[in-house]
Amino acid sequence: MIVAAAVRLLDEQGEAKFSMRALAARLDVTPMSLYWYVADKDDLLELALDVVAGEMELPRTSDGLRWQDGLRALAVTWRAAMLAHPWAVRIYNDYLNIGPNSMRFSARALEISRESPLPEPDAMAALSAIFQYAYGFTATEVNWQEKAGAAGTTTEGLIEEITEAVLEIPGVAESGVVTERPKEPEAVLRERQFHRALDWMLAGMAAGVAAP
Amino acid sequence: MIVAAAVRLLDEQGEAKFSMRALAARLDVTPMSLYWYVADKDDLLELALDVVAGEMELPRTSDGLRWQDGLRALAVTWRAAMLAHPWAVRIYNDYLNIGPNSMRFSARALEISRESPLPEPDAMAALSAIFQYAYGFTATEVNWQEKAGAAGTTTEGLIEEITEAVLEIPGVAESGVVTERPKEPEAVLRERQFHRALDWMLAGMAAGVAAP
DNA sequence: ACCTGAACACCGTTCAAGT
DNA sequence: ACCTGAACACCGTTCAAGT
Repeated sequence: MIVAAAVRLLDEQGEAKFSMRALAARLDVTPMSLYWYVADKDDLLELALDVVAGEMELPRTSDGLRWQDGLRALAVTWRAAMLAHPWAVRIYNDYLNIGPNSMRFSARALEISRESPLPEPDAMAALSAIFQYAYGFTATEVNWQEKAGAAGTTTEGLIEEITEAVLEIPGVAESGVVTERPKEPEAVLRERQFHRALDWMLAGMAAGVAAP
Repeated sequence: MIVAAAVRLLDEQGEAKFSMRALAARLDVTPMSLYWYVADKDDLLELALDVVAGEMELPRTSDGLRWQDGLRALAVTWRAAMLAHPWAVRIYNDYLNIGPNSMRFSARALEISRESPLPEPDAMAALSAIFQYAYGFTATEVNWQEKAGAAGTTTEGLIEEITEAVLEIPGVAESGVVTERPKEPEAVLRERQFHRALDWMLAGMAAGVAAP
């Protein structure tokens, strides 16, 4: 199917290099033949995004799980799907995400948020907060990986290089903007930071904060 | 100056319609003359982003302010600058943001995060978390506004339309995915949600959470 | 030092036409 | 029902040339 081919090409080449013409070439057809299956490029990308949504696991509701763990599981599976298809996070906000898989995921997310003791409007706000954070974290993460990939190095290597370059700028070394990097591998650190922020948010929600 | 003109054009037309050729036309020169001042389009956009960073207020350190209020102020001024230049949030992650204004802002952000009682690595993680959330929230917010603008309506109107359309899909009405909208104006609600999530994160940080 | 013209290698998409 | 060819209105950028 044409959408599957689009996903494959996006995975291989990234969003920047993806084009209707490139996809057509890959399928050995004229660019215009794609338009028989799909209204336009936006339409195709929207369908591709729903394929990614289809890879997100639906955490079970209740069954002994605390609501905090449910919300965390939503964020974790969402991020995992996005990391598997880095182009998806880049275009995520450009579309409404109302395809069948996206809707299924949203429905489950709502169910889970309602298991919290928070009053309805807060439960919604909590869910939004979790996803906005997950989106921000993952988008940043993916961009670093892509920049590193383009520069032919790893995220760690790139940070190293930039740190050195930035230190050359007069005044920067003394300003303290550049901090010691922890010695742990980047991936471990990232994972911990992602969960650390979720810890904070979930703890704040559980405490039923009004204003700090 | 050419960067100022770029910012103005981006503000007026948005990122999608912005091009080197369009900017050149606006300045009554050939597209190629721009390349005397700027290496390429990326270079120009990076400079434009630093102009936006220059509009962010630097919250004062200490002087009686609690560190929580400092972190909140950082998020608030960052979001305000981005809302004033919606194109900026769209391209924010594509660049390193190491221009002078960006660096000044980062330096102040670090100072503020260090006023918290958190141990150094946690203080860094806290700062990242705040900005990743602010980025996710603002990116989502801006995208809704742009989609609404393109459809010739407001964010509220667009949500209304989409809700109705989605309810037409068989099975959706019963699924409970579509929720009651609060009766408050959208802008007020958004503002509250932004701060609500900050409340949660800051409360969690202050509580020095290890794992919930 | 500053700007131009012509050209190259790309885009997404329309429209009329083919099988 | 499915695909093509030619064309249109765009991009960013190189390169050699002008003043």
